[in-house]
Amino acid sequence: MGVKRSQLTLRDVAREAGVGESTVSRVLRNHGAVSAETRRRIETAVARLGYVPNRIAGLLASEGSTLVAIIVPSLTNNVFPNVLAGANSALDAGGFQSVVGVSEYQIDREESLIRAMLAWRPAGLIVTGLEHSEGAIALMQGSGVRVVELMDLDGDGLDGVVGFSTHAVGRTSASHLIGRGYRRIGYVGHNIQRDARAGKRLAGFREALAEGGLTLVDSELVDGMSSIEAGRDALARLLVRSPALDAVYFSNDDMALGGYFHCLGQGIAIPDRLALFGFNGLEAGRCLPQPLSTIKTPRFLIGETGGKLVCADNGPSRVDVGFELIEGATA
Amino acid sequence: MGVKRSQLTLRDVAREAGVGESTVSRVLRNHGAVSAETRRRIETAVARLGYVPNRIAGLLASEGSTLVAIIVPSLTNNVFPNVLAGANSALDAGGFQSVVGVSEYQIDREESLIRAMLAWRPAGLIVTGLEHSEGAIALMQGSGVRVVELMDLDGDGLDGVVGFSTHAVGRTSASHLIGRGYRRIGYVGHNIQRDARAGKRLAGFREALAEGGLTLVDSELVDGMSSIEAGRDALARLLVRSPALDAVYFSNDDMALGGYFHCLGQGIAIPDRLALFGFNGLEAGRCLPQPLSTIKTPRFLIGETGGKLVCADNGPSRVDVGFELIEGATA
DNA sequence: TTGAAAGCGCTAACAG
DNA sequence: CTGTTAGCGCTTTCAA
Repeated sequence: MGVKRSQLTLRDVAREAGVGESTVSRVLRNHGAVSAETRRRIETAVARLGYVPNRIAGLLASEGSTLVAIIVPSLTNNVFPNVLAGANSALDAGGFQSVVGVSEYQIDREESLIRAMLAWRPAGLIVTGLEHSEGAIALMQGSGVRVVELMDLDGDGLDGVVGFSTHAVGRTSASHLIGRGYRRIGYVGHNIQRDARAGKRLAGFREALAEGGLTLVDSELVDGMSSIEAGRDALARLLVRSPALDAVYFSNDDMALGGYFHCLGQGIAIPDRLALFGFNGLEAGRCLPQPLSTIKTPRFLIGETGGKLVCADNGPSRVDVGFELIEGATA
Repeated sequence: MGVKRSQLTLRDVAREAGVGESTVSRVLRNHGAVSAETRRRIETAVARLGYVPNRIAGLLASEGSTLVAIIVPSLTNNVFPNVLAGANSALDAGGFQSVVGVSEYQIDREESLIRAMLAWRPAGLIVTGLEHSEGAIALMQGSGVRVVELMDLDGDGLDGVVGFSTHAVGRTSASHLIGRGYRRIGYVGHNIQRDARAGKRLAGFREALAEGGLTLVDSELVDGMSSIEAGRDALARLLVRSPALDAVYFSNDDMALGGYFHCLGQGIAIPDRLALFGFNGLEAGRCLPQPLSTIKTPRFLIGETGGKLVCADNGPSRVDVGFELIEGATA
């Protein structure tokens, strides 16, 4: 199915301007010498006809794609939109266009998205994280296109990698809480089977806790993906079970925001009675009456750097953009 | 590793399987009769070679696009991601693929996005709102593709339109506040030059206020687009100027959330000292200790219906999906 | 500076 | 059921 319509082609423009097709192509791509007079005639014809070039045909003929495929796991908070904005800015500058796919944190959906995107013969592929299905890895390696993996530095990349150490984020978070004197620490998180980076953060967190002679007192995991509501309800359940906790580490700011709202509603004093710590440094957390203590990630920069890497195309590279501890007022 | 191999083509698969190209094409598209044995051989060859079909070539040859271009103004809250999710769900079901562009609420950027998307010869075009530049309208009308405009019903559409009356949203919001006894009402909003629908809501709001014998006591407008921070700071400024306000209407939930946080930080009792009213019905507002009073919009449904309209392709249509008043606890 | 012609990889008749 | 053969609309030599 689809449209079946006769549309204007280069030939129509050429006829209208009384020149050959290749000449029209030259002025359209602004490439190759064309006399001022001829160019003017062609531009007039293009405008009069309202001709829009057919990129499909153009790409097929030139074998040189200006498409870059980007696959992100989600769009439900600002994290990946920020990354996309960064990537777009770099890609635009390099003359590339992006096509984005959303995997919903499903690894098999990622694979089928990669397959679908590769069918567009993109110049490059930007994916999220280092964990992929075997099939996806085979596809990416076999495709011959430049691949850039974003967000995580803990592991081996296929080609380009831009991010920060997810493990270190967890460690830094734990150290902060320990340094502040919290000892009875709990965790509220979402599905770490699907979100591998959340799992890595937790592992780093536990590791630093252990080095401080502590262990996680209790934790509450929700089945689905992170959300404010999930964080709120999960914290409520956790506190019923373990009312003596003095701090809770959340899998991200959405979850932490929910926890914050729970405390607000229940009159639980933050951070004296309970401290909260998140991850990402989103706007909402920053705007709370007590700014959320969290780790801020340079999301735009990650996308932008990834986009540049795809454009540059000079060998494998690994860029650590780091992250920043936001002290906030909740921990 | 990293060596760019020449891309496989149908011909390679055909040779490998010992059949003709068109037969391979038939099994790949699952269209036309092919013997089980031949199909098996071809599938084996495809798998062994790791062949990924070239959609560029496929589209050019079949002259029937399965692409649908979607242009949204923003991705910074959940509104448009929700719409996109709905659209994707309908488009997937209809065998279409979406390509999305973000206009950042800039009307000229929308036009250039439309031009760029049209170059992909999509089967349909889904845009946001009824306000477009003249150039954009000419492009869309001249393209011959099905166009669906989402979110707003107040005005004339080019072809398909799915949404609700933005004007009515404003009226309903005002009626609610009046009905609750609020009389000294202010407004906090973002740039309505760029966000035409926010302007229409405000117009409806003012209209209903006037019918109730009231006028807006004061209003605070920020230059840029809506954000939590902008809402927080703008409410602060508004209250300095007009401390006697008893209710504030916000241009959307993001702004209202900021206002809520401001009140929380300043110890301003909600709704007794000051009532707050938003627009959209986002998750964050729902999860506050006092759920935000707002208008909930059926965003997924709008996207989904728009997607179906593009697939169906049967004449202009106009679908009113309505909206819902959420009483909440802030007004 | 310009035009003619040969593809790009695939689909879609049309034969066989 | 399967192969052959034209294109799809553009880019890109190669001559002129």
